Amino acid sequence: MAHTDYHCNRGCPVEATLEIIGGKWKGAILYHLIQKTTRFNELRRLMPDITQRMLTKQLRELEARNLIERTAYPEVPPRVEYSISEYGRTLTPAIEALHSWGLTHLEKNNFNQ
Amino acid sequence: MAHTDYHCNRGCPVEATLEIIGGKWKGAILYHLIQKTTRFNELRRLMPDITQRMLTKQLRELEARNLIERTAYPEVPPRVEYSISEYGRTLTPAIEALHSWGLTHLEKNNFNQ
DNA sequence: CCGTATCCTCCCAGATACTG
DNA sequence: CAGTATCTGGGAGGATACGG
Repeated sequence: MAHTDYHCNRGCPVEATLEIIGGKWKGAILYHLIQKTTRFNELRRLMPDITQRMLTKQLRELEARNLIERTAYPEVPPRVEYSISEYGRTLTPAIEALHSWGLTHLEKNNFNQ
Repeated sequence: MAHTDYHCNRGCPVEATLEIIGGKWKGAILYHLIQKTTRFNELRRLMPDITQRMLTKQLRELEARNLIERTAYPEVPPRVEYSISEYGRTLTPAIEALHSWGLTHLEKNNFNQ
């Protein structure tokens, strides 16, 4: 158990990490991109409840933090692929842990309130 | 690598878990309580930026999900201790992963935008 | 197909004051 | 010490329409 005596005065690392992958969608997006490189509309299909606007916004924010990479292919019709970056892949253990816990404890449950 | 073919139609487990430990404070609170049972004001000291009102609110929500336990001792002055529950302890791997990543990648960084 | 541009709503979270 | 009670604003997130 790696329990350091980190004093946690100005926000603890857990809080900091949640600042980045928290929010309603970022964790799920990262999870999908860790599995495989995915196109924009493919992501929409995987997450039917997100709006186009929100998906774009979240992707831009993740890209700004260098957690994911965007590749646009100059084709007609346009094709844009999103993939996890080297840096983003360091989040795999965390995302996997969240996913695993959710699967075990929350599947088919209603988790509101 | 435990990659199931979970289709993730109605929100994926990552999203579900973040629904529970996400938000600005819950992860940090759980982290502290996993380390040790802690009194109310002790938590405030560990997280100087949280307001009394928010701390109470977050604690109540975690308690409602049976992730933590509240014990009030009928003393003067009053003493209330919060501890992680058996169920809450199942979150340890996830919280540890978040903490570890934050330590490695975010310490001393400004992580706004 | 892959986005922007607006507009809007709700509620999260902070500030502050008070209490058993 | 360990909480409520109000008031308030700002921003996350949604709906909808349009564009290359």
